[in-house]
Amino acid sequence: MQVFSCNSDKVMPRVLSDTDVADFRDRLCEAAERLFAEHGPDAVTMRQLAAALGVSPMTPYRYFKDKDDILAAVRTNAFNRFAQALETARDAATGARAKGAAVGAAYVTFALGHPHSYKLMFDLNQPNVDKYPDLVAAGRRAHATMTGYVDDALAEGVLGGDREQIGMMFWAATHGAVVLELAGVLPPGGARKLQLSLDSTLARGLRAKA
Amino acid sequence: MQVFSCNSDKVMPRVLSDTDVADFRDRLCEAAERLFAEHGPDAVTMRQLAAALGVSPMTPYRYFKDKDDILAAVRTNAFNRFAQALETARDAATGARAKGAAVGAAYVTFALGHPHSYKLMFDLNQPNVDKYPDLVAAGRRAHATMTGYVDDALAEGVLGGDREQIGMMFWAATHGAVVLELAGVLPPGGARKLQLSLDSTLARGLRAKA
DNA sequence: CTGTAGAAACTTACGTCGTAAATTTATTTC
DNA sequence: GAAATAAATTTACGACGTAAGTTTCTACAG
Repeated sequence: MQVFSCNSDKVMPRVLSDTDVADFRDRLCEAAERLFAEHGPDAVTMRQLAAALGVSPMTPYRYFKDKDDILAAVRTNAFNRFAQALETARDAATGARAKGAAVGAAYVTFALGHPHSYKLMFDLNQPNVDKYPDLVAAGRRAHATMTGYVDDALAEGVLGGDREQIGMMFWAATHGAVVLELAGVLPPGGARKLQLSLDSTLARGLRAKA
Repeated sequence: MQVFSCNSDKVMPRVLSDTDVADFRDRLCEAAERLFAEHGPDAVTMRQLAAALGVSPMTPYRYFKDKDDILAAVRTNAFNRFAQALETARDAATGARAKGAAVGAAYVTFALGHPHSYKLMFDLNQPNVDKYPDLVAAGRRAHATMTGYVDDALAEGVLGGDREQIGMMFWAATHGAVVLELAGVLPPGGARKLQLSLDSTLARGLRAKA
């Protein structure tokens, strides 16, 4: 974050400050997100992205390694916004049952409200994720929130069973409902109803077992 | 399927029979499936596909409209094989409960046994599906089998409730479990265990409600 | 057989892509 | 101002999907 004069005996030209770099990256991600949503990532070219910022085609390469790096950054942002939405919903509710319902509702709301982001996040045919640590971290953050509220339910005795397994059950069910709507199998709004059914039916099934 | 001499007064050259065309399409789809699985559809070029069949780069265009058409054909084949696997499992079992379990197990087995096909089928970022009627039909066939066995369960009184909603619940849960494993969130084999938990928990929840 | 019409296959060519390399521009310090 | 060098631009290259043009092959007429 520091910007300082050169302390050597050499003459120094202008250097981009960290905020300059962050600003450019943010602006490019914003444009990329819009264009990706409009045409799909593959149909968007580096030249179009550069033109959207009013710079020459090669300038983005000073701020991103390559096109995959831009896609990874957009996906990372999406994951972080998604996690934030879930965390906000969880923190606003009180009581394990309410927290679970709030996170589930926020999940569906985000996914259907930002379908392109959601598709980008959970695309099954993506290039090697492991090369982008920030993306992995953002994914983990979302994961933790999606399954974390189960801890509260277990602590309150609302549910019984294996923590990880139960969290995955709710996550899998919710994600399944969402993608069925995104794939056009369910009518608009169908995912929300389906998620509510899944949530209550799973909760009932878990209580019956305990 | 007919191959006949020309009945006009004009001279006729060799014409590809319908089976010639079907053979070439099959061979190309086979190569495409292998290469798509190995490198992803975007990384496979028309030139590579042509080379895999030992023909020049433009020859495939006589049998397919363009690259998207090839991808659609591969996806259609995958859907049909998937549907067949589910149907075979359903028909081999007797009784509503057994049929449901068999279809669920076959679903997971196919998805994890042919992960690349499954990813191709349920990729969220695919080009306009509606332009490929065969693909839509194959998808519907799979859909029908995935939710159809619920009818048997309802008829036998094993479950109660809205037919479509219940079918979707099981489908969503199973698909969710599968993609969590394909995305690396679950350990190998985790999806099968998770699907079993989801299946029994949902069934219990539905029985408790009824 | 030979000639030939026309489908099938191949070759060439074009515009565009991602991006490497070379070049120009702009800014800070002397 | 002059020098130095980061930033930005311009140029260039190989590869892509595929349109257009060309050659090859085959089934019949004579």
